[in-house]
Amino acid sequence: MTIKEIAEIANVSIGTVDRVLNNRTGVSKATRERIEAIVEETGFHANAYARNLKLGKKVKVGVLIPIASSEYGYWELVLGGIRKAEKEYSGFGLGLCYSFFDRDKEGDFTEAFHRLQGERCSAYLVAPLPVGEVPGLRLGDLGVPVAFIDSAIPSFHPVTVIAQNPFRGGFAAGRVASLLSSGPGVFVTVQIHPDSFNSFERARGFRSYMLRDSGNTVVNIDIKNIEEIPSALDGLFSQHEDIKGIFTVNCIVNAVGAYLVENRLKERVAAVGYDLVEENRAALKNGSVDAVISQRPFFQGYTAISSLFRYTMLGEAISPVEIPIDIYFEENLTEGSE
Amino acid sequence: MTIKEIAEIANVSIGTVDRVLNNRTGVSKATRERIEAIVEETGFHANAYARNLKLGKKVKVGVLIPIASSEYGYWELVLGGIRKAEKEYSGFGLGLCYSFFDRDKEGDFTEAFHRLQGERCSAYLVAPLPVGEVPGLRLGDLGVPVAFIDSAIPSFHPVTVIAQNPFRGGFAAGRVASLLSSGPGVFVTVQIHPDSFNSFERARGFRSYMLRDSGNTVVNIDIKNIEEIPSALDGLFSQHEDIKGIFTVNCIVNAVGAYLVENRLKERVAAVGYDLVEENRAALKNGSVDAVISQRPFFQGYTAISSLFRYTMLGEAISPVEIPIDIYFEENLTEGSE
DNA sequence: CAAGAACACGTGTACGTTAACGATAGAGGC
DNA sequence: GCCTCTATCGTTAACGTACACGTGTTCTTG
Repeated sequence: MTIKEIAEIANVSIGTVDRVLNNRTGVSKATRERIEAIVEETGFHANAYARNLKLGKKVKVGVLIPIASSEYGYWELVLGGIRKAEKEYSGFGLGLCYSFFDRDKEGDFTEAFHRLQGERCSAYLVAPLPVGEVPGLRLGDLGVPVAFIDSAIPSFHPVTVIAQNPFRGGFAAGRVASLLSSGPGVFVTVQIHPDSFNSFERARGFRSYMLRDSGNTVVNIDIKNIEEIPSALDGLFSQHEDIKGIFTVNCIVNAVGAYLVENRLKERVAAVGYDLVEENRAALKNGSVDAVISQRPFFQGYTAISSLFRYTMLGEAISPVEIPIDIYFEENLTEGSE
Repeated sequence: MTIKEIAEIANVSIGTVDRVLNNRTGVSKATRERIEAIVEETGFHANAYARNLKLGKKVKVGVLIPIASSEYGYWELVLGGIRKAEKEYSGFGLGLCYSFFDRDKEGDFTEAFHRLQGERCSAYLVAPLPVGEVPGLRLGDLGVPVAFIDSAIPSFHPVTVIAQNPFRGGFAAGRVASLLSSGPGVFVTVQIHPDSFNSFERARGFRSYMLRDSGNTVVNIDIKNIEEIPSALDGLFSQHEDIKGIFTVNCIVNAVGAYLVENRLKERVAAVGYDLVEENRAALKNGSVDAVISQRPFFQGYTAISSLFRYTMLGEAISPVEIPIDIYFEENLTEGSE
C-alpha cells in the first residue's frame, strides 16, 4: 500500500492524499472523509524509509550523565547501552553529543549542561542526580524533549523517565538481607551520597522492611568517600554487638565486603549492595558479598536513547519505563547479567 | 556525507562510488583504492532510509512457537515481546507470520512448520521444544536464517540462540530454596515435561546444588498435567517426612503453592518455581509461592524479532543472547517485572 | 459584471541509493 | 580500414513521500 494506490482508489492525486495524511488544509470535507476511510480500511502505514529520506531529519541527542569513576563504575554500564543504541541508529540519522559531569564537584552538572547547550541538540537525556541544581536549569524552556534516566525529580515532568523505584529496591534488599541472616538483630545502611534521592530512598526502603520485625534495629552511617569505609566500620562494630547485615546503597559494596573478610566478620555479617559492576561480580564470586541488587544499567541506557530517537524521529508515543529490581547471588550470575 | 559528495571528492560519478561500496566489478584498482580511502577517512555510512527505500526489501519472518494455554501461559509473555517488535518495525518492512503448535500433540510441531513453509518466509523464529521432531525438519536446507528461542538443540546451528542456561537456572533455584529453608532435608523437583530439555536441565541443576550438602536428599516426581498435582503430592508427603522445599521447573508452580496452603504445609515447605506469569505474581503476593525464577520472556520475544530483522534487513552481525537468571520474591515484584 | 480572493486539487521536483543501460576508449583480429 | 570485445566509467530512472507551486473552479465585493 502506497500513497499512490490510495490516490487511485479515491480518484484523487497523491497531493490530496498527502494533505489528508499530514492533515493540512485545502481538502474538502467530503474527499477528506473518503480518503480517511480508505486509509482506515486498508490499514495504510506510510513507508518509514521514504518518509524519513524525504524529511532528511537528523536528531542530535545531548547526553548528560556522570563520568564513570572507581566509585561510580556503574555509569560505564549505562554508557555501554547508550553506545549500542548510538551504533544501531547511526544509519538512521541519530547523532549523540556527550557531556560528562563530576558528581562530586558542585556546579559541574550545570557547567556540563551549558557546554551541551552550545551544540543545539534536538533532545536531551539527563541523569538528574544533583537534585538541587536541576530546577535552576529550567529544562522546560528548552523547547525540546528531555528524558530522565536513573531517577526522576518532582519539579519537572520530562517526556519519559527510565528508572527503578529506589524505595522498593531497598525494601527488596531488606528481604534478601533478612534471608541471609539468622534471626533478628542490628542491620546497617551505608550511604555515600546522603543528598542523592536514590541513596536516601533505598536506605528508607531497607529500614522500612527491617522494622516490620520489632526485634530488629537499623542504624545508618554516612561516608564521604570509599577511603572512609574502614574507619567508619571500625567505629560501628565497636558500638554494636549484634550486627547481622550491612546494606550498602551503591556499587562500593565490594569495599565493605573486603573489610568484612579482612576482619573475619563475614561469617556472621551478611553484605548486600547495589549494581553489578565488575568488582561486585568478583566479590559475589569470592563470597565477600552475598547479594547485589541491580537495575539493568545497559538496558536503561539503550532504552533511553531508543525512546528519544523514536519519539523525535518517528513521532512515536513513549511511556515511562519502570526498571525491574534484579537480585543477584553468586548462583544466578551469568555473562548476560547486568 | 552522501555518495554524491564522495564522488565529487574522488572525481568520479556516483555510479562508480556505488560499485565500490557494494563491491561490484567494473572499477579499476586505482580508483577503487582512492574511493575506499575517502570512505574510510570521511567515515561515510550509507543513508539507511534511502538504501532501504530503493531496495524495497520486505522481510517476512515465520514465527513457530507453542500456543499459550493455562499450562503454558508463559508463551503469552513471549508473544507480547514479539508483538511489540512487530509493531515497531512494521513501518520498516517487517511482516510476521504466526504458526502455533500444541506442545502436547505429537507431530503438531512438524505440521505447524509445514503450514509456515507455504508462506515462503525469509527468516524463521523457532522454539525448538519438541526436541525429537526438530532434526527431521532439516531447517538448514531452507536456505534462510533461523533463530532459536527459549532453548537450543545440539544438532543444528541457527544464526542466533536466545535462551537461558537451564542448568544454571535450576542451580540458582537450589540456592534460593536453600535460603528459604531451615537446615538440610528432603527437596523435591516437579517436572511436567521430562522430555523437555529445559525441564530436565533445570531439575539437574537444582539437584546438583542441593547435593553439595550431604544432609540433603532430592527426589523427583513427573506429572503429565496440572490435574495430577494433588494426588502426586499426596503420595509424596506420605512417603517423606522431612520435606523442606519443592522446586517446580515451570510456571505451574502456583498450583503446587495452592496445594501446600490447602494442606497447611506452607509454613514448613518452601515453594520455588519458574516464570512470572500472572498466576505466579498472585501466588507470590499471597504467599503461596516463595520465589520464582524468570527468564525475561518479553525481552526474549522482542530481541529475537529485532535480531532477525536487523540481520536480514540491515545485514548486521548478530550474536547469541544469554538470558540472565532473574529471581523474584514478593518484595522485588514491580510492574516492569517479567 | 469584472476583478480578485478563497478554495480544492493536480503537477513536479527533490531526498540518497541502486542497478540497468549507455558511452567511450583502447586492444586485438581479420 | 572496419569490426568486435572488454574494461572502465557516466547517466538515468525508479523507490515512496513531502511540499512548493501551478491551475481551475466557485464565491465575494465594489
